[in-house]
Amino acid sequence: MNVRLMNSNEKIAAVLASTLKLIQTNGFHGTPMSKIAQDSDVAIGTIYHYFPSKDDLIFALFKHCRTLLNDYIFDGIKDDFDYKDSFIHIWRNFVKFYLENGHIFSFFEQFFSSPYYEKNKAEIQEPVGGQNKVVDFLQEGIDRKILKQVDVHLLVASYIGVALSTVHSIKFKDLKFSEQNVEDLIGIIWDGAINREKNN
Amino acid sequence: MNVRLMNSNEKIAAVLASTLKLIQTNGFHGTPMSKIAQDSDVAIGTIYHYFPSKDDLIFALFKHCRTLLNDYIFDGIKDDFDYKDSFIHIWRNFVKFYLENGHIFSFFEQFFSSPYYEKNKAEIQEPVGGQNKVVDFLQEGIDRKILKQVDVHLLVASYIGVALSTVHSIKFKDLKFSEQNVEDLIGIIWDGAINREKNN
DNA sequence: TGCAACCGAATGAACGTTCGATTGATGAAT
DNA sequence: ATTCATCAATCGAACGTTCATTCGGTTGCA
Repeated sequence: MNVRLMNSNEKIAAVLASTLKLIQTNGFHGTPMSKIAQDSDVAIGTIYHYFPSKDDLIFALFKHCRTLLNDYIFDGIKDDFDYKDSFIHIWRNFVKFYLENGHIFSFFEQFFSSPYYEKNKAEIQEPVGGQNKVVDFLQEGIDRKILKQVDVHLLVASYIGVALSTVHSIKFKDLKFSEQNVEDLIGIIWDGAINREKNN
Repeated sequence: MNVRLMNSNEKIAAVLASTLKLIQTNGFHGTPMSKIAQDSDVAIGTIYHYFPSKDDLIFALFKHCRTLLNDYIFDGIKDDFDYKDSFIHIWRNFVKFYLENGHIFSFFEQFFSSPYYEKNKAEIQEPVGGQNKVVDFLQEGIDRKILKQVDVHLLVASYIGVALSTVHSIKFKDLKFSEQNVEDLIGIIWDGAINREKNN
């Protein structure tokens, strides 16, 4: 796919937007190319002009959404934030992003649990991806002895796992979204993550 | 579906087993009835004799797997366990179950992120399901002031979210499965969950 | 004039489901 | 003891639909 065209062309944007929208409601395989064409007002032939196959379209959509997420979660980190402030800010952004972009959350949930993801894992894991920025951030906390002295991937799993599970619960009505609840959750993951030898 | 027949008939068991197996590799929609019939050595017509549709088959498989999970995670809880022991034991069982039954984990991930789940949510949420046993167990910890005084669903989201995220990471090789890592993870979620006013 | 962008009817494969036929076990009737 | 009727269990070819993809053609810019 030609990235320049994808960005400059409204048709491509419309196709991606429609695909995202339709997948939330109808799922991966309940979203035929014909409906994408119809919803986006772009002819099937034109879609195939830009995306060699439906898989390529899904893949491009994934990369597009991942970029949005990565740009979002590290946004607004001030230089004068101490580590804990950043820890909280990033986590909050993470949850906020998914709540504000429910269609992306749905898409990611489906994408990551599909065998499609498993097949393309190698290509998906970027050397400088957003997930890795989270890894780097948490590793910094470990190195500075602020966080527990454990394998960073355990902290990543906890940090992200709680966020995803929270969004899922909110989406499916187990959980009410309120400022109090978000603060309580942050209390839970912060207390879990910090190095209790060094902090209160 | 007739439960008595499902349990007594080897064909039904074979169909469910094949479906589970094929879904892990090929996914929900990459598993046609024809392949299930072929793999399980049961004729398509016979499958439709027991399951009115493919959706019903998937649904029955879901209920079957959920029963297996629920039976597993609360197994081995001794009466002389104190609350923390039980908290850890159940969490450990949760992770162990999914690691030992990777095909069920795959199936659940796909099932819960599919629009299919969203459609049937009402029917899926049992009054006395296993997820609710976890809710009850964590609520007990709140009532006894052992856990944080927060909405129980926040603790459920954390408890389960970390477990799922952990299994996912192990499955996709970010994380090595070792006793040390499991102990560190338990440290993280326990520290996160406990009421720090009352505990050390 | 050339070439990329664009179009959508047509194609062929794959899928969920149906249905008419066959088997075999059960038990009532003779 | 034998026959027969019944019906659930079994089977898989066939049906109709849906879908991803193709392709021959048109448009419009450079």
